[in-house]
Amino acid sequence: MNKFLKEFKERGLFYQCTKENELSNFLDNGNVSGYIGFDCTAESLHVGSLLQIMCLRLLQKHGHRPIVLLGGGTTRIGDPSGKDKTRSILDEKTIEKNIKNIEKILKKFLNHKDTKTKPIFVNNYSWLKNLNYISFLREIGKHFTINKMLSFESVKSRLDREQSLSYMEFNYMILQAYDFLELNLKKKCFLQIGGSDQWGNIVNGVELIKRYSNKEAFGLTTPLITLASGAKMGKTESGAIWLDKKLLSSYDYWQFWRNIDDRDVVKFIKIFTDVSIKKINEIKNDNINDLKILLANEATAMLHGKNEAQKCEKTAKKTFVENSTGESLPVKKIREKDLENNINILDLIIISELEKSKSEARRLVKGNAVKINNNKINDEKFIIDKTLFINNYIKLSLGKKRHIKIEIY
RNA sequence: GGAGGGGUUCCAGAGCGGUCAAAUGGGGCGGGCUGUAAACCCGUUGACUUCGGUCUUCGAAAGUUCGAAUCUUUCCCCCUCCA
Repeated sequence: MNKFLKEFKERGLFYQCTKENELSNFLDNGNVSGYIGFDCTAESLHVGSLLQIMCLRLLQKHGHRPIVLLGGGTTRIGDPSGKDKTRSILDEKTIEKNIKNIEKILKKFLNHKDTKTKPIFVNNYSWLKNLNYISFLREIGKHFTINKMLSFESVKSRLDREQSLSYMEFNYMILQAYDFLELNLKKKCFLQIGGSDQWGNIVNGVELIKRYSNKEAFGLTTPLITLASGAKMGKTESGAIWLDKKLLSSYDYWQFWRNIDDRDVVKFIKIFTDVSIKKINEIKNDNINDLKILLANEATAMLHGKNEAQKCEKTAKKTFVENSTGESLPVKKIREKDLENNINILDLIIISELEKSKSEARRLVKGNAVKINNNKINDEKFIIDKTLFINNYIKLSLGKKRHIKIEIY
């Protein structure tokens, strides 16, 4: 089997593909360009997209070229897959802003040095916006049968439940198939990778290329990764795990990986780090907490850099082992003159943005969960005094895991 | 097109004129145990509070009533069955 495909499977990234033997041979024959499309609905990417990003990295590792398709055009339509209802359509400006930010993040994960595998970034809006309706119908539309389109799960479920599916959304799959054709024609892209929910869309692309230019292209999908708890990857109760320092500090990102369920650790090291399969097999029975630290370090280094990852590890050690304060701990700044208004512990918790209601803050104080500089605060009227600040900051802790530095400026 | 069922707090789901900020379970949060794990046990889970209370919630609007999540009317949305 082809080396890329083999590792793809070994790492647990494989769900299904079209014509496996042919794909394997095709990949053996040299530099292949493969693409993954990214939706631009959100302002940034979160760990839910990390799986796809790892696929692109793996392509590069094996000498192939990743193509990143930013769905500037298709985001203007909205993918009905897995959606009950029509999504609200974003305005142009927001989409453009999202694209820029998402592109910036993706660039961090990919290697730009080797010209042979240098990633290509494309925005499908550039070709979708100028499509001519009549010629599109004549050249592309004729290859799709309504009979078949109606049989797709994404369409069927909406129709079965008599939920309206607009003509606009109905066209999404055609546009995605057309994207693949466009990339095939213009960038010699013969492979599309995506989540298992994209299978239908991907196969449509493969078939369109076959019908349009009688060439064999391939589709490859990844499984849906869930946490051992059953939750979807990417969103936690406290918010999404963003791949963006502005939205989630590197320390919190590190903590996300450090707190992964035991049952997921080895699986995640395989999927979300570059640690070789050989090495993973050697260490997989090591102390589970060391493995979690390895996972956290590798994953954080990939996004925020090695230096940052080390700082996070150090900070975690200080916080959880030594009970002191590390430099990567998230910081919230307050004005010195705000302190003169006798703000109490409840106010401080709100200021920290760790909680947004005073009732909740009260509950925490009553429940023995609040500490300032490691000293338990039981009185909800406790006034925050300037003398509490050591080196210009105090450490506020809510429960065992949430710690923040409050700094005066 | 015909017949029926339903929209309740993060989710599922009770309540069907006052005792309802609303049972129960899940999830979340906090505490205990531990390993920053899982499992388990305990507490908590609308907002604000001078801790006396106050205010806003049960699809939307209007109405009946001293009083409505509970009754009436209209509207919107879902589901099941038959054709």
